[in-house]
Amino acid sequence: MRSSWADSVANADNSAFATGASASTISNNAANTAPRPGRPAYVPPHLRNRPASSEPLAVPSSADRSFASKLSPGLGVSSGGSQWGSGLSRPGLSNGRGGSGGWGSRNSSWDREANPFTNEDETVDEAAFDGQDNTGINFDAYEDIPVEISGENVPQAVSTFAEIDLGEAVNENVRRCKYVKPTPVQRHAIPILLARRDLMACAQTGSGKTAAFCFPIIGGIMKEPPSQRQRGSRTAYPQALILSPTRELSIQIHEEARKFSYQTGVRVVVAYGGAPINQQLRELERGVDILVATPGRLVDLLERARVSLQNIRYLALDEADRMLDMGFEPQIRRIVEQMDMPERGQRQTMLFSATFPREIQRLASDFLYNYIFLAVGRVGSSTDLILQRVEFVLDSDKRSHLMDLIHAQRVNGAHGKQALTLVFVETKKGADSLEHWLCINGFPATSIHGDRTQQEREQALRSFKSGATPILVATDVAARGLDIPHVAHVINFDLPNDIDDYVHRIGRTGRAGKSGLATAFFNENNSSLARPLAELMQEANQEVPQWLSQYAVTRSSYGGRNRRSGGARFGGRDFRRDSSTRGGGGGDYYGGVGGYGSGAYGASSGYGGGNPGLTSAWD
DNA sequence: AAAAAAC
Repeated sequence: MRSSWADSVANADNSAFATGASASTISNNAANTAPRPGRPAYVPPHLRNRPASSEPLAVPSSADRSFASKLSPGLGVSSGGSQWGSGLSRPGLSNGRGGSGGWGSRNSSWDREANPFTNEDETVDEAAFDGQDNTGINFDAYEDIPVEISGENVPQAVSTFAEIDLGEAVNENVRRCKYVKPTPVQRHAIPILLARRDLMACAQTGSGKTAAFCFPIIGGIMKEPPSQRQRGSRTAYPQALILSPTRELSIQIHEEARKFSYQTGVRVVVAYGGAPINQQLRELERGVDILVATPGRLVDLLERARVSLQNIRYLALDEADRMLDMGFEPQIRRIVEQMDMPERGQRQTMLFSATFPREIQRLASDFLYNYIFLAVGRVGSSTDLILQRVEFVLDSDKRSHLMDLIHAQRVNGAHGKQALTLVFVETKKGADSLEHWLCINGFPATSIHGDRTQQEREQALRSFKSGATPILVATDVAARGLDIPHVAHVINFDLPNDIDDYVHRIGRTGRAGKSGLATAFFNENNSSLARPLAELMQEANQEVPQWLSQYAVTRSSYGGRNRRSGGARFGGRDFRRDSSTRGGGGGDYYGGVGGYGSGAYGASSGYGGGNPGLTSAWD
C-alpha cells in the first residue's frame, strides 16, 4: 500500500509508492457512477438536472446547512445551498455523506460523486517494487532550494498547508492525498494565485505543479456562488480551463483535480480527442466548474457551442512552453484570444512548466497581466539518484545495445520482477518496429504514440504501469508530465533534437525520491545536441564523457536555439529582467531535471521529490 | 524532420 510522505521520512523509505492516477478510472466516469449497493434509484438522463417541477425546490434542512458550512467554513458556500436547487448540480456537497440524507437523496442521487481515492487500477504488486535503496528524505534541503521570483508585490510564501486553509473539505482532501507539507513550488505559487495574481512558474518535473494550480482554482470557485446555468441551454460555462498538450496528461490532471475537489461541490470534467464525444458531452451537461482539455477537442466543443468560455475566471496552461511552441501556438491563441474568454486581467492566468525558453516567455506574456515569475530551482548542488549516462551508439547497433541494457535491468529487477523501462524513440514507425522487435525477442513490450488508438494508448500505459509489459516504447507523447511510478530506467534510444525534450523525458524517472537511471544513445545524428547535453550534464554533476565534451566543442554550432545561458547557476530567469540586454543570451529557463523531482540533484541532497503516494500530484 | 492535437 502507499506510504505517506511522513511515513517515508520516518522509514527512510522512498521507494514504495503508488500513484493514484489511472487512465481507466479517469476516463471512465460512467463506470464510476455505475449503480452500487445502497444507491438510490436510477434517474434517466432526460430527467436529470431538472428541478422536480411538481415538488418544491430542494432546500437543505438546517442539518444539511450546517454540514455544508462544515465543508467550507467561511467560504460562503454554506449560504449558497438554495442556489444549487436551480439546475446546477453540486454533487459533492449534495452527496457528501454516504449518499443518504441531505439534498443528494432527492435530486442528485444519480450523480453521486465517485470516490477518486479508490483506485481500481491499483492492482500493482507494490511489494515487488519495494526494497530499493533508501536514502531518506532530508527536509532541511527543502529550505535550500534556490528560488527566483520577480514581479510587483509578491505575496509571502507559506510553509504549511494549514496556512493555505481552503476549507475543511479541501483540507480533508489534502490529508487523503497524504500531503504533509507543501512542495517549494506550492509554497510560493499558491499564495500568489490566492492573491489573484497571474503567474508564470517554472519548477522541476514532478514537483507538484498540478496541485499548485488546482488548489487555488478550487478555492476560488468555492468562494463564488456557482454560476447560474441557463435553463434548457446545452452550453456549459466552466469557470476554469486547464489545457494540456496530450490526452493522457489531461486524463491525469483530471484525476488529480478530482481528488483535490472531492466533496467540495466543485465539478471537474475532462474532454479530449480520440474518445467518444458523447460521454464527454453528458458530463458537461451535468455541469462543469473546471474543464480539463486538450486543445483540439476543446475547439470542437466550442464550435458546437457545447462549451462557452465567457465565464472563465481561471486559465491554466500546463506544460506551457509546449502549448506555445510552433505546433500549438495558433490553436492556443485562438482559444484564448479569439473565442469568448475574458481578456487577460479579467481572468487569472497561470502558466506552468519545467522548461521555459525565453522566446516562449515572450509569447506567453501576451496572455498574462502584471504577472509574477517564479522559478524553483534545484536542491543543493549535487548528486545523483538519477544517473545520466550517454553512450556512443551507431544506429545499426542500437537494438543490440538496448537488449544488453534490458538484460542488465532484468537482473537488477527487484523480486524477480523486471524494473520498468521507458524507451523513447523519435518516430511513431520507429516505436512500432522497436516494440515488435522487442516482442519477438522475448521482451514484453508495448508502445504508445499518436498513431495508436486512444484505447490502445491508455491500455499501453496501464499495462506498463502494472508491470505486465515492463518495457514501454514511446514517442514524445509520453515525454511530458506523465506520472508513471516505478520507472527505473529511461532510455533515449533516439535522442530528441531539443534539450528541453530531453529534460522532460528523463524526468519520467527518479520521481518520488527514487533513484533513476537515464541512458542516452548518442551518435553523429545528434551532434546539435552535444553541447547543450554536455552543459546540462555538467550542471547536474554528471560525468560527461570525454568524447562528448570534444563533440560539444568541435561539432556543434555555436549558440543556437539550444544554447543555455547562465552556466552553472540554477537557471531560472524572468525574461523581463534581461530584455534590456541583448536578445540571445540571457534567458532560457531550465528548471527541468535538476531538482528534487527528477532526483538528479535533489534526491541525494535529500528532498527527493516527495514520497510515495504523493507522486501523482507532483507534476 | 517529427510529434502532438478534432471529427
